[in-house]
Amino acid sequence: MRSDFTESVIEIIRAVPRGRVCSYGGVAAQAGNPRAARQVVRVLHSCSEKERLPWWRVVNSRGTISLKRGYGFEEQLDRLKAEGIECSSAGRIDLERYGWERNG
DNA sequence: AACCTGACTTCGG
DNA sequence: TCCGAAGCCAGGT
Repeated sequence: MRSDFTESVIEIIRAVPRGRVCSYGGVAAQAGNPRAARQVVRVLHSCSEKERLPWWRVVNSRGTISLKRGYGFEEQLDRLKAEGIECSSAGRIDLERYGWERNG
């Protein structure tokens, strides 16, 4: 059985609209524990495929892709661009514009 | 139970 | 704005 926190994380990531992004910390905060950003990472590692989560819509607090080149960076960049999100070749995104929050 | 690790975050310099 | 250090969480060894 998964913890409530994990369940919430999965639910929240699924709620991120197409064409929008959210930070690991943001997801953690909405799930009830703003300090558990790293736990969000763990959830992605263990359930992103099984739960079919839009993992590419999760970036770090600076609005950049955390994955390394050759290790998912390109795929995430492509998926984001495919949704109409503008990102620099370095993987930077304007959170003011694409960042998602429940009430925004 | 201690120790290590990771797709993190914040703070200072 | 970029980099390093320290803080934080929980699952795996």
